[in-house]
Amino acid sequence: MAKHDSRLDLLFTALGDPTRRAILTRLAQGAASVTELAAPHDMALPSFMKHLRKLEDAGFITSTKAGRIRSCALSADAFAPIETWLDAQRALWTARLDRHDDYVHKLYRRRQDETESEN
Amino acid sequence: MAKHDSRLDLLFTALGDPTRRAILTRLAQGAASVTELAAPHDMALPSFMKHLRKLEDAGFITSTKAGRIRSCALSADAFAPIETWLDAQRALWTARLDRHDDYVHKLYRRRQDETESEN
DNA sequence: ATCATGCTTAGCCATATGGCTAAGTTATGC
DNA sequence: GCATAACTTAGCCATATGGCTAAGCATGAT
Repeated sequence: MAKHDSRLDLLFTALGDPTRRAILTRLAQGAASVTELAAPHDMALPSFMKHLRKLEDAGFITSTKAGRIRSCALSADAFAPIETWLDAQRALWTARLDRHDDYVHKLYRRRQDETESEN
Repeated sequence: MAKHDSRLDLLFTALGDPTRRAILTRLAQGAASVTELAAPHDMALPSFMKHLRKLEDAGFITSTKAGRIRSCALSADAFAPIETWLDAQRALWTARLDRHDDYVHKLYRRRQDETESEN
């Protein structure tokens, strides 16, 4: 299906799951080990690890292994691409609204001119 | 799996597909009919309609049918919930960084005090 | 040396997703 | 009124996703 998964695809779909969003929220407050992260989630470890994997694939988190403990941390700026996309989207939208305002405004003025010329 | 799909789930997963993001980008510039929207996408209509359906389920777009033509438009504020989530996320993150700065700062001062008392 | 801890790998399962074709249905246009 | 345009419905297919168990493998504690 999605054959080469653009960055945005990975980012947005990673956010499209409550478990993964919860992980990010937790990590926003500081790094943690896999078992620490998993604790609040009623889920077998391997299932949980798949979520971590997706977050890491998306670039939201990084992890390093020290001894038998893997420590996960939010990667700074991971949200940048999606913020950028959202900004662009908003820009288009407001530009369009402005044009629309403009159009309405012109209509209004034309209407006024016509009304005036009637007098 | 996801049994009752929270709003954010719908919103983010809807954005996790290039076709759907393209549709939103197109719609940001103004309303359009289904066939107009579908034109740039090399895809059978029913497949394309599924994407529209997801966008509508998520609340990103609204559509109304006039005669045989269904017209789609971006719904204002559709992005609000995800902006809110992102803001909250950012808030946590920066709060944590601040605390960290604070910690480093205290460490630094303590170190200075110790150094001074050595003299 | 042995045992528990903390992952990790492998593999299974059900459902969801994203694509398709074929066959409706409902206006419009001629 | 008949064809065409613009969806719409139904159903099929392959792959992805999100969960599981069972077993493996290092590392740390005793």
